[in-house]
Amino acid sequence: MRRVTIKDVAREAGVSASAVSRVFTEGASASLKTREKVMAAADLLGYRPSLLARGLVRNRTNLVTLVMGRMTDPFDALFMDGLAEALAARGTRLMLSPAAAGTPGEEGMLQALDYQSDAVVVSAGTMSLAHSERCVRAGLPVILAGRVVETPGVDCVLADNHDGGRQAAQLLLRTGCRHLAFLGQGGATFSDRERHDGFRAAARTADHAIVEQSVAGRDEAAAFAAATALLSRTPRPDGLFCSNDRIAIAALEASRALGLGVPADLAIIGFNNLPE
Amino acid sequence: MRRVTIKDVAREAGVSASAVSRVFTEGASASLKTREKVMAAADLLGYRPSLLARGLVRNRTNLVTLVMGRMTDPFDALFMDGLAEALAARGTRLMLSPAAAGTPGEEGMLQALDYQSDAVVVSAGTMSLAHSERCVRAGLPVILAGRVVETPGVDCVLADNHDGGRQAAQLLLRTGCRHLAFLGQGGATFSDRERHDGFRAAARTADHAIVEQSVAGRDEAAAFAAATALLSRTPRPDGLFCSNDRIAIAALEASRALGLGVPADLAIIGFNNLPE
DNA sequence: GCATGTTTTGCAAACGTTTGCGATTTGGGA
DNA sequence: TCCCAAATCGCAAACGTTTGCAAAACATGC
Repeated sequence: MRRVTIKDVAREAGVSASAVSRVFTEGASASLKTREKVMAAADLLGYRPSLLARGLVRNRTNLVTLVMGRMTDPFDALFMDGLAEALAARGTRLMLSPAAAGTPGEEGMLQALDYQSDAVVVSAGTMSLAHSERCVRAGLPVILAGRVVETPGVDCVLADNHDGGRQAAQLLLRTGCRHLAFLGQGGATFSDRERHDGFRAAARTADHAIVEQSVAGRDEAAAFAAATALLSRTPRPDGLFCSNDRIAIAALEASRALGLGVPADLAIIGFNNLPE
Repeated sequence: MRRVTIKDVAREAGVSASAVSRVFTEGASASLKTREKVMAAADLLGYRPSLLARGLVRNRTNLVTLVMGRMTDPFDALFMDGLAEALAARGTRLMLSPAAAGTPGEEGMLQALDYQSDAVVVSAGTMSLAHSERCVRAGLPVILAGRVVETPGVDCVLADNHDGGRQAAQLLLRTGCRHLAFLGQGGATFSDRERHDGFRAAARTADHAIVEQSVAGRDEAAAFAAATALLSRTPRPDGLFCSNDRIAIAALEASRALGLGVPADLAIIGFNNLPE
């Protein structure tokens, strides 16, 4: 019932604890003979090194903290999944720090410090970065996903949203659309603004006016309503760019409800490439 | 740059390290005076206790490991999200151990041991539990989500799938459906089998024959194809129970594609209550 | 003021590792 | 056989906490 420690293995194998440790840390020198003895003893006893103790002395835990908002968008799940799997392949585990509904959630970054995480990645699009400075001061790398920020020491990783918007506009125009439209979140997130800007800029260059509509609220119903309103205008848009795939799906539903054929009457593009 | 430790706070406050520790562990005795001094010093220095060190000596880490498959179903994301948030409210963090595509993934449970997790919950529906016994022997609680298993020492938490299936059948019959149908995963998961059984049993009791069809593969396209096949039979089913909401959504699409009105021509029930 | 009982406090030993350093072994050559 | 360098090994001190134990401080009632 007591945890089997490095000393147990050492005793069983007839070597010192250091020897066992060295066998289990790659790149350390240990003779073939002790390596075998230690391995045999470890297997017999079912030894696994305590990553807590190791982390304490090495000051490296192989832990990464993900600060995230509620996972309402499937894209977030996809992102988290990919991150967790990529880290796991490197032998690192992902720890979740949900920015709960009511709470500020900025605390999450500090909790990363508590566990001596090797890094913290923030994917909560709207969260304040009040404590990021303190983290970088403590030597904890901070990575911001899907947003750009000027704070020195924090890295940002994101899609080229502006160019994505541009490409969407060009593709729609090339397809022969005459009335472009944009359906977004009203600038609620950084990505939304960028995608909108890129789309609008490209349309303007082509000397093409676009109509716009924003989704109020975050659920499918709101998106459906906004799409319905947008598609009921005259002249009716025939090329629609949605700021993310959830909105695009709702727009698809709305166009079906209005009796519009896709792509016959209307072309729709969404940003995310979700499996759905 | 060096981490600020309990000793730094002790020196600053003019007390011993134990005193600081006791101030930070609730339920320990510390006089008001030292409590104030310690708090002041801690704030000044920006001290946060190392949860690694604490976990090492207390043998309790406030960590829970979640062993999960790839999060293809939004229900999994919902589950994980709820779990993470509920734990966070208790001051416990969730660690992810993804059972990656190729690998066996049963390793995940052992990794929970490496980090001295307080518990491990397994949500990967299909994974082998080869190492569960070893975990319970080590005193690590194992919780299985969405599946029942006979192994002593592992707890299971799941919905009443059988009764859910029964209720679905009864509701469809009460609504006036004449030809019930079931669309599931061919018994691929425990939940699928149970829901199917419950549905079939209730239908049989009502002296009602049902037709069935299974989804091959896990993506939306497969579900769409299976639903299309099912709805093309004669006589055409007018009451459809889908083993989960993703399949139900695909069935909804398929019925639209076939020109069937829902609920005019056909009633559809899914199991999950996803926001979608 | 004293005796007594209750808090509060500091010391030191844990918890399970890693790692620098000096000592010991090993493996070849001459 | 002997010598030297290189590889391996064990000791002990760290890493940052908690906690049993005994001493010290404090409160209480006479």
